[in-house]
Amino acid sequence: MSEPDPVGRDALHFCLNLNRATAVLTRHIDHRLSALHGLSLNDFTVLHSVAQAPQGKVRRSDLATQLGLTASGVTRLLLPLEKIGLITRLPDIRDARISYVALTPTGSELLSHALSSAAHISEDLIGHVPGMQLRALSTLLDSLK
Amino acid sequence: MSEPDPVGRDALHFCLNLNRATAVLTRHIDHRLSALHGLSLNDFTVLHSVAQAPQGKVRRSDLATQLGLTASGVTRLLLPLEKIGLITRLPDIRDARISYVALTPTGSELLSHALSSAAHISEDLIGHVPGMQLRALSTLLDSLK
DNA sequence: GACATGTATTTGATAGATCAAATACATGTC
DNA sequence: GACATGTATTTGATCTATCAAATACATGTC
Repeated sequence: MSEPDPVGRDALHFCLNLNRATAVLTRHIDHRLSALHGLSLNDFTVLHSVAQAPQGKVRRSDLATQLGLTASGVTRLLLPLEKIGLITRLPDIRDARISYVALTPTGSELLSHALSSAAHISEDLIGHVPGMQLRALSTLLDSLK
Repeated sequence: MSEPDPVGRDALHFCLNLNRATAVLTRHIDHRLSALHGLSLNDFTVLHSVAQAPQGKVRRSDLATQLGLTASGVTRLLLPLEKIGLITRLPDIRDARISYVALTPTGSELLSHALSSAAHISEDLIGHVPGMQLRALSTLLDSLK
């Protein structure tokens, strides 16, 4: 009994489940990061991405890709971060359309604390999942561009 | 070389990746479902959840859980769906605080088409992932409450 | 049966993100 | 070097979801 029935039904349920789980997960992280450092998950991801980047700077459009946001969403996300002095704006000498994001000393300092918090929070939320399985899902997620 | 470094760093990268991928994925689905049926992914999930429910009705708070939204978010999500006649509101005889959501014939009809679209869209987006792995990951996601 | 406490839902104010259009610049072609 | 086309970013209007507080009802206790 119980015909699971084909035609993308598994894929659909996976998507619905992903949607639900991610909403819950990011809300948790948002709350905790916000309480500890006054940062949302996306705020944190900006700082982290910039810090990881080759020259310590990223193009705004690359941030959009890394966050899964639109360019417009990035503009609005960065606005308050720049205003409170966590990030700065750097021009590109070759191409005046491009604007890089870099960390200020303050941003860098805040990140160093937030990074450890974020890691602990994540570990707390999904630490019970075996590392191998985690990496499997991670590579699956990478395939979703 | 390359020390991955412990203490929840894998967990953190997983969360960031999950956040990015889900944003992209749901935006895709939103666009396509919206073009075909005028429904967002969450709209669709509401119809689908209600249709799946035991008596064809769900409490609003249960919908919140299934969608990963807050109760307040559900209220606002359902409002237009009720207004355009896809769902109705049913009272609970025993407990006047509770309000159930049920499909109207129109909602049910729309769902029958949207369900097949949604399944195809999902298949399209993540069909390349082996089914076994999908189910494994789905159960992983279930463990995130 | 009045009262304190708890649960389900809604509401007001606000943040976060989207889209479509605008701006500003770059690049190739004639 | 003017022009059509394309890319990076920002802006205006709008939508979605949040939080905190309010409402409405239920339940246990005294």
